[in-house]
Amino acid sequence: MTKQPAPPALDRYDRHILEILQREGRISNQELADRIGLSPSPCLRRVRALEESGLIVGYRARVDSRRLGYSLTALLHISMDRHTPERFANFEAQVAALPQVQECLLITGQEADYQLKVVVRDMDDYQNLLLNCITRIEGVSGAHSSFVLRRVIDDTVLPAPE
Amino acid sequence: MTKQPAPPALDRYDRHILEILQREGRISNQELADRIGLSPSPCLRRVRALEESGLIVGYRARVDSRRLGYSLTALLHISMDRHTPERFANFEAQVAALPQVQECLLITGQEADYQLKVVVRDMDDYQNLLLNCITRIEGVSGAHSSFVLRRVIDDTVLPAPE
DNA sequence: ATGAAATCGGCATAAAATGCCAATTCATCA
DNA sequence: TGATGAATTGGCATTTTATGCCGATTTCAT
Repeated sequence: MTKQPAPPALDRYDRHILEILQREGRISNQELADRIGLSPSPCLRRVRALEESGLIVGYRARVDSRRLGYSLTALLHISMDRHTPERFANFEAQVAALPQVQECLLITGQEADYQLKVVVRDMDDYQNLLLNCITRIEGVSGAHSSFVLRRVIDDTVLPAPE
Repeated sequence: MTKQPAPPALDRYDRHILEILQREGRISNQELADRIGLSPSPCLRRVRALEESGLIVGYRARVDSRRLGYSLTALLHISMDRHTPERFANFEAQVAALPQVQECLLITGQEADYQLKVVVRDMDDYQNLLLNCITRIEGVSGAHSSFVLRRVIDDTVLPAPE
């Protein structure tokens, strides 16, 4: 675990940059500079600094999963039989190899140990994934499925504090 | 609900473009063209087509929420007292106004109706959000909290089928 | 095989990114 | 309050990239 140097302390320009780039990740530097009220040079310098500081982790194209043919999203709560590091590490490695698994969270407060978010074509795919892949992983003692009826809020912009 | 024209049918170039842009959303068109083995012109044409077809929804900078000061992520399962459209619409509107709510899913299969993913600074913030904002929304009859101990898999790349 | 439509690569032009430097701003301390 | 140094800005020249157009090639159905 490598902690990065120092908390950079963001001013209003940086916060504005972060806000805009979270919504429009491919905006040109010139347009971005116009929006925040700086000339292109310092604007680009700031963006680079945010990237190198690790505050901006990367950029992503967002694709419409339904239009790609994945019409079913499910949340899967997984319980493990024994809570040993080996069991957990193995489960995580197995699950990471499944492309349908979009997200895997180790959680507390639920009866489950993990919550997976999986995206599949249809219920047949889901059944197959669940029975032939997930529940066969060593240590998995229980699984409970929830299906996503609608994405009310998808993935909002994190406000930069202060 | 406006359905878009026709399923474009993706070839290997399109699939390759989608895969790369999901990982490196700000890659230059020239670099992208090199990677997929096309010249810049047709490569850019394809990217534009993917954008206009709606398959690529947009681009996002990903920020490190912890480094922004949000060290606590929680999953909140919400139950509603009565399942009327008005109740649901109102709840969704209220929740959409809370910047801490990163995601809101209408779900089935759980005892809850919604799952929220919220990102806050600390437990005090969480308590405040839960007691003063969420549970006060009309129609909310129950709430159950899970806390994210670790993000095992964050947000993987959707593979383009066929 | 043949024609039409789709797609490609190359090229000229426009736009954007990048690096450098003088000028300006900001903060601190005498 | 004024001066000094550090940080940051804006402008400019240069390099890189994006964009639009067109002829050449490929694809496909007939």
